[in-house]
Amino acid sequence: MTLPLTIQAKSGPARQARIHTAHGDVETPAFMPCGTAGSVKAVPQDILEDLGSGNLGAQIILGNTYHLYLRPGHELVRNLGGLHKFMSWERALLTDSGGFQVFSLSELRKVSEEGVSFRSHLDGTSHLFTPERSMEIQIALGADIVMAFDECTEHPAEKERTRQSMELTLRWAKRSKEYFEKHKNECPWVESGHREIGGSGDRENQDQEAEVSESAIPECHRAQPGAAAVHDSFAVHESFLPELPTLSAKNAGRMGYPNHESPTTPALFGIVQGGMYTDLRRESAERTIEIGFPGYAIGGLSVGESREKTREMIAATLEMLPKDQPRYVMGVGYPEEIVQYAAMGVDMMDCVLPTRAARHGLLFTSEGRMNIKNARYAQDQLPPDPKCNCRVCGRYTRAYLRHLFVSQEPLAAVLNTIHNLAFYLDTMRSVRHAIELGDLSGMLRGSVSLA
RNA sequence: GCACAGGUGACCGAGUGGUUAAUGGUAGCAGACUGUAAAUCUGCCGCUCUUCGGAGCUACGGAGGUUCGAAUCCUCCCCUGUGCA
Repeated sequence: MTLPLTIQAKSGPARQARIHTAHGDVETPAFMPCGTAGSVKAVPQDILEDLGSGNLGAQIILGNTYHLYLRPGHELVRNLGGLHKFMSWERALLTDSGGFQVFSLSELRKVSEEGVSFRSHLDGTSHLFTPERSMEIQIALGADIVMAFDECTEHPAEKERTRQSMELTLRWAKRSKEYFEKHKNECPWVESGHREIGGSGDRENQDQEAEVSESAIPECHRAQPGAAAVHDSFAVHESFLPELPTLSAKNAGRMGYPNHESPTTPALFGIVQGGMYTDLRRESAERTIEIGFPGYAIGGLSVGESREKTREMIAATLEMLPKDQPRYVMGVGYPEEIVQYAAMGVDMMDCVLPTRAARHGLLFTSEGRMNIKNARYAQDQLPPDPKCNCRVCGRYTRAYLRHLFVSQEPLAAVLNTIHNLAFYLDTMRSVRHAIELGDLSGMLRGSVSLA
């Protein structure tokens, strides 16, 4: 089954851009693998760095405040030089605020104006998260992009309840920003004057440099509907992708990247809530923008609502968000979904799906979904996805991957995850390419289909 | 040969007169997974039909028997393990 075409215009509102961080650039639209507890489960950092076609690899991954706070503890991470150093990841990092855990650990928590008190799922001890605390932890971890502390409204939720939740998130957003602005210089790599990123620098267009903000982000080009505009905006990137040098752990972030004035402090993103009510979504967006952030996330989605609802909420919110700043939809989605959202003008997305599904034996391929544990692959000599260029598809057969999975070999999780992430990253790479060419319609229609 | 202990669905293993097609595991088959309490969870798993409510067969080593009713009690036989000759 193919997704209904929702974006008819060539590249429509889709944008291709580049986000600058102190730890390298991020080409958008981007998919960001989840590295919750300081690890993208089952995949070593050096492999993350050259995942997918062209060895561009993951340019940014997520970490999680809640998990890293509980174990090993944010102070420990700070003392060891911050999360980048701790986990040997020199590229960009985004940390989630712990807001989502407030939602997913619902039986163990209690929400108040002050914040959220909760019991650790590890040992039952009591803890309190407040916006200030979340900022303190994320700054200690040293993320390049820090997320405001929010409440992910449960679904379904009555309108009044949703409004109250939204209001709480807005008040928390304000508090998050206040604390963040005061303390962002305490981030470990700021202290050590992290300026080693950036190399030759002659490839980047001067006009764009002028737009670079001191505070991560910034330069987000809007691709107007219409090929000319798109081409104009992205002319500078014409040969960017193919020419990006392969990055290794050693030189990541040091070579190949244009010499921007790298941000010297982390950036804080606001989060739009509002449940499944478009008017609340709009209001949440407006009021979050009033507070003022260098980027905006759309949270509270993929919590059980229909895909049509998700799309509707994203569309309603995107209308309100600044066109020249990053927009990040949190927690999505399937390959066909991230393509669609990118086409709608979303710049960043993250999701546990490719990694978790991989560990459960579900592979995403150009043909749809493949449950590699199925008996029918027992003697299948083909690679998981014959059209995929990843190192797994280039080397192993379905029969072997099925054997590994059935035998519960840890390598099954490793290889499956590598493939899925490569597939996701390649999907986004293709989306960027399509935007560059000014025509996304082919991607929306064809390559990604529902199984 | 004698003495004990046993023989339960693909395997291991509960059950020792009645909601028993038979608890649990394992293996097998399939499904789910969306800011990660997830290498997790769910369903199916004797055979044949089914209007998906169910219906009918065949089953606890084999053959008889007791009983309204037996995987469960009795008899004989077969087989396995341990010990003694």
